[in-house]
Amino acid sequence: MSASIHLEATLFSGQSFAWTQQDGIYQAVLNQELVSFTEESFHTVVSSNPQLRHYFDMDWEYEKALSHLSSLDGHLSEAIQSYRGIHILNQDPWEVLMSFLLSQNNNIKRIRSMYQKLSEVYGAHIEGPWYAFPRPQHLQGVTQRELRALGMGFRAPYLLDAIQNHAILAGIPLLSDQKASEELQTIKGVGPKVALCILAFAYHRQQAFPLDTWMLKVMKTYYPGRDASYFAPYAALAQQYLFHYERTQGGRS
DNA sequence: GGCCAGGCCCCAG
DNA sequence: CTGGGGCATGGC
Repeated sequence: MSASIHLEATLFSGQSFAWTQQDGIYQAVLNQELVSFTEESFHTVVSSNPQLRHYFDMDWEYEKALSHLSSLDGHLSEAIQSYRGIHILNQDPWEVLMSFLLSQNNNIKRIRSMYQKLSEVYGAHIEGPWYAFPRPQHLQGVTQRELRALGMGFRAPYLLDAIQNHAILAGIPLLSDQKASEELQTIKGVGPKVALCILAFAYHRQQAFPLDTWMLKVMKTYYPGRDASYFAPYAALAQQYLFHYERTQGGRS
């Protein structure tokens, strides 16, 4: 059993936009159900629930991966020391697809608020202020005008194309990384970077190494001339540490 | 109040 | 194949 998961760094490092944290309570709707826990109750809540165990990826080889990555270089080792316990979640592919369509030329705060907006307007009501993220069938018939009125901006047509072609997602597990990426990119608004985020955060492909503006800066500064292969076979996990570290303290005075 | 954000589309060369 | 403008919006 792996040591400890770093809940805050895992849930707020830009791989999921479903979570809130207030007064020490983490909450989100998963599988049409409200999930709540604190740092103290997390293990009790999760260990008795196989679906949550899988969602939080509690049985993967994090010890082995971190031991390897820490040996690579000082910068990565520092990022790992700072946030040891980041897990890569096994999220629903549909929600990850939609989330990262929203992500382009956008910031994490606003991605989260747009995700919540779609949930409140089109998703099933769960309880109190909580809504599930809408399934594709809940979004049939939605128009571009509606989506733009909700503030989705130029991403509206991309969301519509994803709604029409969501069936692509079911076939992704059968494909190689390369073929899977090409298949995802047949959806409008999905380019190389968004495809890699989907492969990493929904399909747990460890070779996926998405490069956004932050990661481009990291690579230029600390890893000139290198690429994902340097971090193999744990590129996705390395990327998540480097991304989060850069956005929080790394490089800041 | 301008700059920037987990980019991509589209069109020129 | 590569480069660069345009794109909606709001947080800061």
